Amino acid sequence: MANEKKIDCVILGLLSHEVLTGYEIKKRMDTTLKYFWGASYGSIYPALNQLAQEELISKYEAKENGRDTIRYTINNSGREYLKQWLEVPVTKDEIRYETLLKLFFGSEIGGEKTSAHIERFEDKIEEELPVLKEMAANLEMVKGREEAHIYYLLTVKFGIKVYEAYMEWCKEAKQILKGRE
Amino acid sequence: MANEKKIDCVILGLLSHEVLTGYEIKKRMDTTLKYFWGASYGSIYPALNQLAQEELISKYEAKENGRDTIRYTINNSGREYLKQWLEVPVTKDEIRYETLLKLFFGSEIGGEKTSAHIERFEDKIEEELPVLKEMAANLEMVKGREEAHIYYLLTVKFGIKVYEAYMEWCKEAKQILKGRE
DNA sequence: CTTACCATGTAAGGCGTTACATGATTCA
DNA sequence: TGAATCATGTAACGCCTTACATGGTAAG
Repeated sequence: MANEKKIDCVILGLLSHEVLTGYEIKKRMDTTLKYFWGASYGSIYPALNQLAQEELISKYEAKENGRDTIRYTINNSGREYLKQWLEVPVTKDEIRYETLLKLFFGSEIGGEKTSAHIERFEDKIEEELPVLKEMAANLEMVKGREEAHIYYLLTVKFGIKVYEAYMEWCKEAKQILKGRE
Repeated sequence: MANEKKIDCVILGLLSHEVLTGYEIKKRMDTTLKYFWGASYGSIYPALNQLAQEELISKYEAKENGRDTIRYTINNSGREYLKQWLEVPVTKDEIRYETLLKLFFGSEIGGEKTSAHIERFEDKIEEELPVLKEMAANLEMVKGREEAHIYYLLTVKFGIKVYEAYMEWCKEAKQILKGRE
């Protein structure tokens, strides 16, 4: 029970909330989970097939709006597996900020060019922050309805807190670099 | 010039500051860079050999305190390579927070067990925050001496800002979960 | 004398992305 | 009619970690 593949756990988690297609799972990754996790089709589809083979999830092929689709549902064994993983303490949270890396070696290219990296970072955050805030507002309204909403809200609140810290840091960092010119 | 291996860039960056052994590079990763990057011996040593073969860095074998060591220095071509990479805009900052993932699916195991994840996360941050603050204090004192210090300080300040945001969020999150019991 | 640290590396295997391949439907 | 979106998948390849393998030195 030590080395679960993360992609399996994410998929099981998403299927524990809803019945989904592979395509929809990818969409969840790119919207809801994007602030702390990601995955590509190249890992999602093979994982779905493998999970189905192990009977942790079930496959339902159908024609929806003339399109061939495959919907997946979670089985009891899959829910068990998910629960067990959820109870194991986290071993590794990882960050790989290329921006910080480029910043760290900034003396090679100087303050102006380094500030440009900070600004691009800032722009991205500034763009995404309102999206997160809207998510939070929507969740605040419906949070009583479903148990899962509150947990979703917590992750969104995490995103907001962190993004706001990023914004503050960007301003400070640019100021410090400007003062040195 | 699009697809540089990150490990190469990190190594070149570290060698642009100091002459180092592979072992020392690993130590830098585990202390200075650990807040936004990581690497293992299994990627460091092969990368060093490859970079030496491409003559971006130079190898100096010696006996230090009776130990066989290999010191690496950066070459002009290596410094050029590093600079070029530093000027390219960042394409991907990635986060993989297993803690957030487990939180997101928290409804499966309930508020109490989810709070335990938050507390472990909090403990780790609480432990590392003073280390960062000390780093910052030390850097503030010596920052006039070397150009590179200021950039290093910026990354440390980033760490502090973010970690403080984490702490605030942890308190809030635990409160929210407690209110639901 | 034994534990921790210094020091260098390899091999196997896992995990995941990118790019490719295909084809239907919806919307402008 | 063409672009965007829905929908599923594979193959090649790259990158990295884990575990293993080895041996010297410093400190208690």
